[in-house]
Amino acid sequence: MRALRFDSPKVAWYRPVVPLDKVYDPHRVERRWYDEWLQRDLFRADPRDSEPPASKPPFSMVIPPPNITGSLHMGHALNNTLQDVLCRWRRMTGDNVLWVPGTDHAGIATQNVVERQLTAEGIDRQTLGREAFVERTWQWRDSSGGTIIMQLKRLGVSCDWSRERFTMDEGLSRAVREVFVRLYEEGLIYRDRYLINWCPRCRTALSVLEVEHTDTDGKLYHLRYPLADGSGAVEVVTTRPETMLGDTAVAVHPDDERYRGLVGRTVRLPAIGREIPIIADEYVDREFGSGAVKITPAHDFNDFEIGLRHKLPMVSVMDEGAVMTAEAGPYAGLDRYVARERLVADFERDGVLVRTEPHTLALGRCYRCHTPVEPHLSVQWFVRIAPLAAPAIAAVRDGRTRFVPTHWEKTYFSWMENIHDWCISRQLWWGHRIPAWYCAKNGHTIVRREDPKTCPQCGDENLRQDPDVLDTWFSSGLWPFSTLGWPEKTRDLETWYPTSVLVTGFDIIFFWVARMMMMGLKFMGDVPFREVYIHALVRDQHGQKMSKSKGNVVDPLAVMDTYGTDAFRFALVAFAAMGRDIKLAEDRIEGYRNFMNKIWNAARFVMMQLESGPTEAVRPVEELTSADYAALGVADQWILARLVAATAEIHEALGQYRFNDAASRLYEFAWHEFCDWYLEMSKITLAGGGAAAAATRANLVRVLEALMRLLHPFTPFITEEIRQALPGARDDDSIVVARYPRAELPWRDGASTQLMASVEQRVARLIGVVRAIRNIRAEMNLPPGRALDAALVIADPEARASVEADEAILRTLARVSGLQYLPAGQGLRGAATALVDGVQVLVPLAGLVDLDEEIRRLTREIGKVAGELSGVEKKLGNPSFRERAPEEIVAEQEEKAAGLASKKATLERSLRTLEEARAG
RNA sequence: GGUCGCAUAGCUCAGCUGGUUAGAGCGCCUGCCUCACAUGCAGGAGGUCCCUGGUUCGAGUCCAGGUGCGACCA
Repeated sequence: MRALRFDSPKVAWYRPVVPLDKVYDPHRVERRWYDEWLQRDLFRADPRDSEPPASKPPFSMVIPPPNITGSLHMGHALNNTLQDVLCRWRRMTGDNVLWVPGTDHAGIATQNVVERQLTAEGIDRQTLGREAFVERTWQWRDSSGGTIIMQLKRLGVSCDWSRERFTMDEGLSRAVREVFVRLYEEGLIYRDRYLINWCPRCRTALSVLEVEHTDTDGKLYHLRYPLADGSGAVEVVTTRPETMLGDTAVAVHPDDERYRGLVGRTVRLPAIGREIPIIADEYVDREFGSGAVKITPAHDFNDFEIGLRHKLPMVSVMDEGAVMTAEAGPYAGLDRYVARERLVADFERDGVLVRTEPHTLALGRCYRCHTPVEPHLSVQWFVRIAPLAAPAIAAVRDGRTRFVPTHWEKTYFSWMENIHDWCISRQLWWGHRIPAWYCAKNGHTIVRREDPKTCPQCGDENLRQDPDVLDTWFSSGLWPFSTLGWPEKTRDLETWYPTSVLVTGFDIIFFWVARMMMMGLKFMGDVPFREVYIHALVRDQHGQKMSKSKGNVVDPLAVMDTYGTDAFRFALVAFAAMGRDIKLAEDRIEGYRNFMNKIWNAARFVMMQLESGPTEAVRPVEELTSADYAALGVADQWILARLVAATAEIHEALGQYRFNDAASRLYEFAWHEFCDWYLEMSKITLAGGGAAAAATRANLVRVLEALMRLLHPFTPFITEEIRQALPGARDDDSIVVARYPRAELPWRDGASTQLMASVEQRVARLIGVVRAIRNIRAEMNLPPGRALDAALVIADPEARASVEADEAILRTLARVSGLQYLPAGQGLRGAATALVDGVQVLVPLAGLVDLDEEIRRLTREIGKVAGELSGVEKKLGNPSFRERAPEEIVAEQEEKAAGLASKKATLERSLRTLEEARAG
């Protein structure tokens, strides 16, 4: 097959040679086109040589930054495909699109990775030292931290890579410091000794959010604490017996009759003999256990509150590695779980343990390493969150930021309204170092934008910087404006803040979305995004969350290898119904692989036609005139009308984030309307040759080209490949920056709109008749190769005229040779009958098949019609329906009833004819 | 324990503000290698829309209760 020639070969812009193989090979084109797009800088927002950005409406998004330790998983793939669809669509509709990519430094996760490497080399982090460790982590980031970015590129995302950011790069670090200092100066950041969640493995504080609670089987231990005066004992229950070493009180409910006399007395702690008071507090649940609870303020959050209320001492019995401290007396030096075993054994021996019972508890674990966390008393930095949360709640309440689907706003509110101060210090080395210094002499705290040399209060030079770093989410919270250059007043910020939409999963609404809202409002004075589109989570085919430990992870890269990126992307979009989980079904991805192949072959077909004769100059669909449209053949007119309809629906769907609707409309149009009907109809005109064929050849190209643009946001690679191969393609014209088809075409005046409507009706009727004949052929087991004779009865003259005009199409697609038109009311002896759209189709069966077959088929058909008719009649027979239903609904039903009745009558007449024929 | 979500064909799922006898893909059945495509073409079968009650002229769709599953929070 000869390749088509194109002009301007001077630019080395990959030129596809179509038609090619019968089977589309995605790998042949994907990587190459991505490189071409990058070389052309097509994703760059506001490129150097463009018109001023003010002339185009801004559209911006920031990518949810993946961890540098991560590799692409299904969640990323879905998230970024949806963002890319939006970006490519908006870019093609003419917006000034900015999509900011980047990664976050993932403090704990990254430090863990590097520490594991060091351990493997036999190096200890402490011996290496902080500076060398951080240096080493940067090295790791430079060599391995870009993996996920490469993988995103493989997905085809159209981010502006010239603006790629990293949470630890210089600009973003400056933003972090600025925010910290300003919040500190306003009293919104403070440092205090407090009970926080602690991961003994990562040896760092965690925020409330970074603790995952999982139901775990445990035991409830009933312990007997003797009264100090020896007059009896109090029974308490606990799930963590080792914490009893830090008990500083026993609490009962003030109204609990059982313990009334005991409040104010003391018990003696078993094992260590400390005397602690019995106090009364309303927090105690009388129903739970014995109604008396041990209070361990340094190891339990509720107890901590009680401890503060009652000014109890706080005794820490575990250190940073969850090893028992000197306070634990004889148990000092033991791991927390070893200590538990020992204590329980000792209690059993000493009669302290009354009994144990099985108990399910929500055990908190570190979200990074899944080690059970331990509440730990320590000095940490906190953000006073309530003053920040209030405006963030208000902004969603009054619609300045809108969640899609709306019901996620409830989730957002419920968290924001019960928010706790945010512990932001982490005992790590990898991250933004807290900009606070302590003066060694007088203990002053200095919080500064620039590293101080001396203490401004006492002039002392001996300053020590706080060793901790900030929570990674602290920097992620600034992402929508720090990436645009804040705290500088940049043109990017001015142009693109607030961003248009944030696309993300619901699992990080608290972690990230809420914090960006608070920070954006605080520091930019406006919301960070106008809309938040929350998409579903990708699960496996059984609805289970994918996780490495379950081994049910499907690797998106493997999927792309098998089916191609375009098919994978299309599948993700088609799955992306709002507010639902996505169960990944592989056979559907295969189905969309087939779809890509279908499109490929449609393109091959179009290209092949171009070799069979001259083609008119191909003007894109936008450049037709009303008169051009009127001059086209019926099939050409029809497919353009369908194109316009599909285009309108796709815009509508994308505008409402109904991605799956857009995808299925595209699928329907491309496969069933364009391929199944239009291409088949076009073959007839093409075979006729002459000017009509030339016009159709041009229209084939025209519609295919528009279809490529419609599809491009979803399947960027194949659409570029095909469109580049079409006649009229120019080297400097990438589909990436082509205009997206619009339903409001310049040539759509009154005349063409009316013509479109009538053509749609006309072809719908024609298709109905073809289908009816095919149905009869299949049901009667008539050989598909043999042409049939058929007769049509069409009462309406206009309908008859249109069918006659399109007779050639009908004959070819239905394989009909002899065709006659009979006057109304006249039947044929021994013919199969179907009724469609006012057309009675008769296929003489005499000599072809057993008439009984058709009698059975017809009887079935009559049964169906009768059933439907009786339903409608029942409705119409109901007086209150006529009274209360809107007029147009009643009229509709009446019309329907009439239609069904006449259909039924006609079919019954045919049946009688058949029966007579059979009788002889 | 609290909050939210889900239940539709054998499977995976659509079905927006209530109004044709509920749709798609895959699978299944029948027939076709028809000159773009067998990753295809044509045709077909298949559903008590979880249960009960209510609102309504009319409910897969709205409301209440129940059952089952899931998620989040405590």
